[in-house]
Amino acid sequence: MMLGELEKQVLQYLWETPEADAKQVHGALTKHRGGTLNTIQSTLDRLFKKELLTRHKQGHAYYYRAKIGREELIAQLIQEVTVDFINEDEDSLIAAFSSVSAGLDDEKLSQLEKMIQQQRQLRGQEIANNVD
Amino acid sequence: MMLGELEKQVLQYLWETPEADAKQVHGALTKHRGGTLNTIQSTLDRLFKKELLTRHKQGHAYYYRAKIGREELIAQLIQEVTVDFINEDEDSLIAAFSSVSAGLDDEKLSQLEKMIQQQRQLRGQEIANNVD
DNA sequence: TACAAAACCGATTGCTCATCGGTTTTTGTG
DNA sequence: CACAAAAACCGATGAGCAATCGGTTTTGTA
Repeated sequence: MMLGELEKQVLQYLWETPEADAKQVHGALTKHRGGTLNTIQSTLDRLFKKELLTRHKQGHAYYYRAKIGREELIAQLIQEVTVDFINEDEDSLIAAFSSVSAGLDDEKLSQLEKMIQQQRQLRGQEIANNVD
Repeated sequence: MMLGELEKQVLQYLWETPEADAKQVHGALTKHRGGTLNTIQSTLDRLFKKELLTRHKQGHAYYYRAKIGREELIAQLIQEVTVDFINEDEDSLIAAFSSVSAGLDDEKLSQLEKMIQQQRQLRGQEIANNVD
């Protein structure tokens, strides 16, 4: 999933705004960067074809919505970018997390721990004390 | 850091093999896929220019080494692919980890926890019990 | 129905990866 | 030293994708 700069910005906008048409997106993004409405339309269409947005026609215009959330997309991108370097042992994923976490401060580490606990609860049961 | 298919394969090879010249890499990779020695040379050179490999001349040939490890690279790629979606609050990185970890089994979660503990020790001191 | 707004389509530009051919440089050896 | 072989080096090509724009068709509504 290759995402261009404009595509990312449009995506960001549609995470803040539940629904919007091309004109609205154009109005919001053109503040910081040039570009015509057509460009935004193409970008929305590309995003739609990539299944990152849904859309429905209301009157004459398409109204777009983000199909997947920010975290979901990030997770997907991480998977894609790492999958080629991982065979069957996911340990390098763990190690990769480790490397990334080296850039996190202590609070973030704690959050990470909490998150893991939650993960466990969400699906888990009997692993309470077999951590060898 | 955009990495092509061949580049990834060459990188993988150089993680298994400490050092190799173009001919060696070519010999190893051409088993599964065509391509001339020239292509491998270009690829090695591109990888070198991307600072993913080091090289030194020995006799007439360059000998290449991976400059960064697999995990390091994965971490870097993750950073790159996520940075555009993260403002100053890294919480979405945490959330992204959460999403990814949803695909991990309990052992992996435990490993993740251990890894965090180690991270803490590696740099840490006074966070023993200030977790709010 | 006529008009205005939007969708749609095609072309262009710019970038990167993979690949190859041809030229220059290096090197080992007779 | 001269020469042949091997490798590096350079440039070109083709493919794929993002961004952008112009022009044409479709469509909703007054």
